[in-house]
Amino acid sequence: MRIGELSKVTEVPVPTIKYYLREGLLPAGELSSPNQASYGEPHVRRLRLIRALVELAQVPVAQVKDILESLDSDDVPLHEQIGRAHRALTPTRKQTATEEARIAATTQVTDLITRRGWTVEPEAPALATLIETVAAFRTLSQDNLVTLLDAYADAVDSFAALEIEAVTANPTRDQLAESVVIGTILGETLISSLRLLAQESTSAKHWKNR
Amino acid sequence: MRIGELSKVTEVPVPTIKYYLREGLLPAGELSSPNQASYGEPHVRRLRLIRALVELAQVPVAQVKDILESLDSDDVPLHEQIGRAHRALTPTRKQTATEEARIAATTQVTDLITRRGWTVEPEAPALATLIETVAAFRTLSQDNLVTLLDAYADAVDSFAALEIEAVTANPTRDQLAESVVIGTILGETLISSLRLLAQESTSAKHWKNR
DNA sequence: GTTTATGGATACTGATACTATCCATCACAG
DNA sequence: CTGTGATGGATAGTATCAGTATCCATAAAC
Repeated sequence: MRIGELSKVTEVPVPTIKYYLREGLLPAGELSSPNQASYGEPHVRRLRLIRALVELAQVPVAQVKDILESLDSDDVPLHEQIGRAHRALTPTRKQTATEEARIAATTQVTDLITRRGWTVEPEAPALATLIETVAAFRTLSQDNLVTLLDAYADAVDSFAALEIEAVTANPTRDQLAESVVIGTILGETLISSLRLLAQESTSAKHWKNR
Repeated sequence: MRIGELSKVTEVPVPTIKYYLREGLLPAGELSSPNQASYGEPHVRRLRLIRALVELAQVPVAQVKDILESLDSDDVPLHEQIGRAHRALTPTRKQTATEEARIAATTQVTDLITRRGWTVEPEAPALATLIETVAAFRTLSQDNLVTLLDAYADAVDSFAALEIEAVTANPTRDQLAESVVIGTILGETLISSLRLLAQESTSAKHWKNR
């Protein structure tokens, strides 16, 4: 398969494929001559994965590269794999809340983690975001919404357990790692759009009038 | 309060505040002379809200403008308010899955909605994303993860109910609308970071070895 | 044997979210 | 009442990101 056909089956424009090749997201095809390379099924799969991460999950190209590199090297432990996926989903964010709200939020989140017995590194990328978000709720005087934290945590805890179960059905380490990454990242998009649909429905029933 | 002080208390640079003024995200201060305006507490609150949406929730500035405009006009129905928040969270995404996966996904999602008795408009922004995401899971041969859809839907359904409860504690329509918007948008960031923490913890316990 | 496609390199583009610079006031310290 | 610094408003410039476009020499297809 040459680049034109690869483009046709994946519906990704040729210049974009070339761009991914340049950026090292997609491995080069096998060269038969200086300007003829052939691509195979793995390229199709990889390209679809790239597009799902970039288009659907809105993961920056540079992070996708990082994730794919760790998927390709089989000496990256699964836990680190997940760490990279998490970093792809949590950009470093500036602080938006007030100092006092942040202090209160830190306590609240720390308590939550202790109470649930979660094992979380203090440098976990999501930790700072969670604290900042709780602090933002407080700063914006939405303390009432913060009371839902435990309910959210319950749900999210059960997600993690279910996902592990679903994902460990995969026999090989490669497939497992890929599942974990896809589940982590696309799972986010899935849950998000599901939540919006549930909200839309509830809102339609509740406030059709106001 | 003049712009310098506004900048100091919110920690937003003056040029950025000017930019938000230009873009119409922040209402102009009251002019006492052609080059003296004074800002008040509402400006502080509004600016913090803008920063939370832009920095924390990564909502594009143009969408924030749209949301704030509808918050400010009291003739936008609450359901439409939510619709705008949803649109801010669901960029139009290109299709990344195969045609057959999309067909299967459409059926699956439609069934889910019917089964749960959700009221969803066919043009709901999240619907296309959900279908495309399910289709992506299938295309990437992660069908096993798709079986979790119902579990996710359960959780998400209960979120919506809880959120309504938490939010309707607000007496005035203005506060209610603001709560709904903040809850919808920052709630997403909250759930996301919580989920990542739960995963991190579960992953640490499960795969510390591999 | 001419038209079309390809690999590889380099340059350009459009969108987004700011930053920087100017300038004519304005406020206020001395 | 004058000099210093901040301000409002306008316009221009910048950085980053994710592609697009263009070239060219070569290879493939008809």
